Amino acid sequence: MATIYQVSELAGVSLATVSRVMNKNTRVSDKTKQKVLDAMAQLGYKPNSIAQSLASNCTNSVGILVSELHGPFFAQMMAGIESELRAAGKHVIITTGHSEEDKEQEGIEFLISRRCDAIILHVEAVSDDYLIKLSQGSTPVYLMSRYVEQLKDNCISLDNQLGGYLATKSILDQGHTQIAYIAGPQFKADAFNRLEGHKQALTEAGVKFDPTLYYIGDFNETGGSKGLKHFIDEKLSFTALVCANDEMASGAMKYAREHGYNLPNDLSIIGFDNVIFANYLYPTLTTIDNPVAKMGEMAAKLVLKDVYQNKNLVINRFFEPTLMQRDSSAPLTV
Amino acid sequence: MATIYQVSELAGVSLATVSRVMNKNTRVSDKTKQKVLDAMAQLGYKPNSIAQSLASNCTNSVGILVSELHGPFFAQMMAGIESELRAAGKHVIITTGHSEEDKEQEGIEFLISRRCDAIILHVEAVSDDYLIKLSQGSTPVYLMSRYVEQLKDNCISLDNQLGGYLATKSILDQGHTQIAYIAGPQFKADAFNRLEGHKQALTEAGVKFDPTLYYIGDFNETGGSKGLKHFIDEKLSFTALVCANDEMASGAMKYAREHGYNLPNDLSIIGFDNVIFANYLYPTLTTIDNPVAKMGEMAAKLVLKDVYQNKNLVINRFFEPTLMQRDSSAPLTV
DNA sequence: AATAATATGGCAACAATTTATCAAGTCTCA
DNA sequence: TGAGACTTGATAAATTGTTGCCATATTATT
Repeated sequence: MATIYQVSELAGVSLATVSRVMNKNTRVSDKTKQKVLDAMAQLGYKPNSIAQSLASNCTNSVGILVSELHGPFFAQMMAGIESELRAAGKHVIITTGHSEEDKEQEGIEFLISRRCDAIILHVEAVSDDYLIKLSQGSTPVYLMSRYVEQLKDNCISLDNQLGGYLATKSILDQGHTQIAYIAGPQFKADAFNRLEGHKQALTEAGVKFDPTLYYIGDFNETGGSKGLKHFIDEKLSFTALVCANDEMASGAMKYAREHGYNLPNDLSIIGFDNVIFANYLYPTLTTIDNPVAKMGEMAAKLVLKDVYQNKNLVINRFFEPTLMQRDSSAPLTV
Repeated sequence: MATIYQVSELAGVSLATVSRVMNKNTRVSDKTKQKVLDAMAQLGYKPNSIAQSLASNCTNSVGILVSELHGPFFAQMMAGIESELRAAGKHVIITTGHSEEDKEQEGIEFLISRRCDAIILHVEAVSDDYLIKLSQGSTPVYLMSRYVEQLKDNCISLDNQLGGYLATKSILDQGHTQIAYIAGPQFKADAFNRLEGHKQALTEAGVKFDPTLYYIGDFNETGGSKGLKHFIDEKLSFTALVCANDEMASGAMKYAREHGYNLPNDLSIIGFDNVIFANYLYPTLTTIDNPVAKMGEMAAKLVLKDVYQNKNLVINRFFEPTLMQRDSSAPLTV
């Protein structure tokens, strides 16, 4: 591959001039500039980004850590981040943490050792203290879907409690009062906050939270089917089921159908996230829209603004979920 | 951040010795080694991977180009690649091509300019000739789900024709003869080959391919619903619908249900890919399993073997799809 | 034409490592 | 005790850029 030396030689200019042409910070006459550009084209010169990184101490790469690479939720998030950064000539280095503390930490170390200019994390297992300490290091840290007071300027977060509230309120508004709830793992902040919102809506409506109609799932399909099975096996009485995410809702829907339930007449089900396939389930899944792709874009914009001095970007750190009323939930019929 | 100089100073050994400890190619006495390791630990030294890359001409990064970041298909593929590479201390740089020729080329250039040690491509719009020329460059190129004869050693491919054949055969075996087909964009090799398999199965069964029962979709949900709408609007008679992927099948299923079809009694539907949510649709989607995660792992292994001299890895370049019989297709009832 | 402004050259230092070489020192074992 | 093997030091060159400095050359302005 051609180097800057070969370009300078072919163009008959000095090394410094080639650099000036590339970095656009000093004036270069049009004539000279053209000579250099021609030489570059002729040699097929591409600056070696590794050498640039070493010399300029800027790798133009942003590390991303997500829980899993598969799964529609993270896919949308990454798509949002990547498209925004890519347009700015930055690239993403992606790794996974599997919601386990040691793997998340290992992934973070990995990204830092790669000298990413910033890292965007969707971490669940690692503690707030760890994150605060991490932020004191030299690599800027941004958090997705997690709010840490001390790092609030670097958090892009969703009002999960509001989402949980909206979900349950929509069910209450349809006349249901016997409401089962399948939560996500409670160490995950969003799962916890969604449950808080659920309780808030119940309280507001004067309905008591029934601990027997509460099950902690794993955020996967199986969590939903197991949860519903549990409620049915216990012969509990309920007319609606609120799930803390769409995967669990789809698992529950499948289990319900297989056990003779007519949805939504026999049971109203509501999910959370508005994952792509929610609209293709049968019945179409009522859910809470989680604007995760937009949040991903915003995280990228925040990095572009803070780290890459892209001044005039407007940042919004808080996103609100909205209800997507579809066919899996319906007014209570007596 | 600490450098190798500081480590050598603190450990009281020479620079060369520190390098020897890190690169394990020359013997170093245990005592000296320990001194160096202690110094590293004390300083929190992490080798600067950028400088390593420049000096060793190896970036330990593998570029991946997929069509889209969202979508369950690519998610599984990337998950397969990433987990395998990550375990070997390599990382992935991901970008997207959106199935458009110029964007795919731009993405490839981008990855190469980043000096990836290898690139794994899932490209659809770019020509075979381009890929052949690309392979003559200095960056090794690997292709996912695309077979190019001249690059066969670098292709990880699925027998899409067999898959198409299996899908249609399973429908024929259930007694259907009026079979509609929603294809994917025909410039995509896998879409083309699936159709070939479809025709092969028809021919074998003595059923004529009916061009009026043929629609080209876009591989998204809307392609499926539009395709089925087209067939219905044309008042065509058919008892089964074969779709070239699961997204289109799910779109078709939704459209069918909304128009009063009782699935699978009124219409058998089969998809392709066995995407995660296929099993959560209603009825559960009969489909062709596409072992894309395994193929991703294998692509990673191939890179590890070829590029990173990881000798004893067993490589399998060809994968076979299998039928997943579920509830969306059923024997023809007269 | 003199002065000022701009453009360019040439050089050197620097970024953090790898790799190679040679010499010198230390140890082992017969 | 001495030969040979092993270990380490010291140094240098290479990787491909960036950045800054100052001197010189070229062009523009008045």
